[in-house]
Amino acid sequence: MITVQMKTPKGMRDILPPDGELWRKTENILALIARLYGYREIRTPILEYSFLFRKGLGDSSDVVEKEMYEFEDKDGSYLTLRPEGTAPVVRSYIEHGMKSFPWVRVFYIGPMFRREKPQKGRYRQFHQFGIELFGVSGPHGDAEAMVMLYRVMKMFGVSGYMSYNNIGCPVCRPKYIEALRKEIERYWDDIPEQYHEKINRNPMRFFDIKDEKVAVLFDKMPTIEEFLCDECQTHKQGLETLLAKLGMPYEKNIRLVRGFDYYTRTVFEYIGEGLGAKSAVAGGGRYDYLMESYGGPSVPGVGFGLGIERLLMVAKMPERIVYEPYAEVMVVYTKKDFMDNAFILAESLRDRFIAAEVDLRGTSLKSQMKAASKRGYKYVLILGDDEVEKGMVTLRDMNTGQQEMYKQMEIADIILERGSS
RNA sequence: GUGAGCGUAGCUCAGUUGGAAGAGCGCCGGACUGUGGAUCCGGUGGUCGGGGGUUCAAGUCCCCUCGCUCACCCCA
Repeated sequence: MITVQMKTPKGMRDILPPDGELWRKTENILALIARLYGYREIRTPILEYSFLFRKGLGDSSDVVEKEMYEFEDKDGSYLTLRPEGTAPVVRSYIEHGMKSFPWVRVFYIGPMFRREKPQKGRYRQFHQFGIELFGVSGPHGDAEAMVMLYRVMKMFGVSGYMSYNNIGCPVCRPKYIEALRKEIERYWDDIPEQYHEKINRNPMRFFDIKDEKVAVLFDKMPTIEEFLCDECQTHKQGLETLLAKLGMPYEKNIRLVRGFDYYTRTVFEYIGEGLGAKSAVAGGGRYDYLMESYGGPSVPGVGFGLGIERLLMVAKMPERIVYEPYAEVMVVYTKKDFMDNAFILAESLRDRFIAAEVDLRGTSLKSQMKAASKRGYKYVLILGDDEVEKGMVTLRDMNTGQQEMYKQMEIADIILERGSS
């Protein structure tokens, strides 16, 4: 006879009052920040066909290897409780033909499941907030994800730092992996056997091993930087100059790798203080080939996921907060050179809780106006030669068609005045 | 689980007695070299759910199968 225990399963827990309210508040703030960047909410099922994660996350990931809650359904199909949020969103993008949108910005909040050994800040059912941006191949997309994550950390008063790396692409990474594999082999006997299989599956996971015996070898290894192809180099440079322009602090970590195979080029993590060694609050990166690896269209993506349990461990809840943006605008540019200006102006508006979306594809003004109209923006801010030269910006009312130039420094106040009336 | 109906482009659908896969909307571009919605023009987009069969020829007929919707059953 089985004794029914009045107890949550291992690694799972109840959220009791008053924490329930704390969670709701936290989720609302996260949703607000996402909306400040023009991200809209998506909800996908908690169960997906196992194929989705096996194919997407890759065989070398520990998650797929040994942590998935997977079972055979009564009809013989295999289902998995989602261990992460990106693959389901990509599945949804393909299934619903979202390629017909010029770009897609979505965020999600919900439970994820991994059958790990529970520890502090590590549960079998945990909760993630995440964002995905599809359709932007340039470094501005990466910058947006990183800047948004940084804003979340500022908003919640989390001290820590952004760790960042570029891990190359299918063109250049294989060459690096070969060189790395060769070098690792020279020290093969010094590496405890328990790690051998992991390294064989994906040599880059070597840097993920948290073991003194292995860590001392890190410095002897070649770095990905020397192997990056021209395209990855350009992308990396573009991102780094943009982050510098934005004044966003980060620490380059040439050994940062992530647990999923789908990442290309940019990867990043936010390491929070007080979470113990190498415990990231959030992490993400670019995944330009995940979509087509599923047989979908060739659409680039970038995003991050954030552990809410971990966030709550290190967060100081903001006292006063709004849950809706005060206004929503789209910032457009007359030529690609001004995309940085638009990006930076939008960032400053978000400080004032004005949602500001930017078309990061670098397309024509006409195309951006069309997108703004389609998305229902009441106000569009235009940056062109005249405006940039004078430090001004044109405010266009999309309903009346009237437009006027204002100082960039004053534009937030003007939008707030207009928006509230 | 039982029964019925429906599966054709991203969406809504048309497709005649079996005879060259279409329309509207959307998306991209142009007319309009810094301006959306209107109009016109061009372009993109399809394993006709999948497999098998009949036939010179199948989106169309037959068989199997998968999926979706609705009703019933059950249920938050």
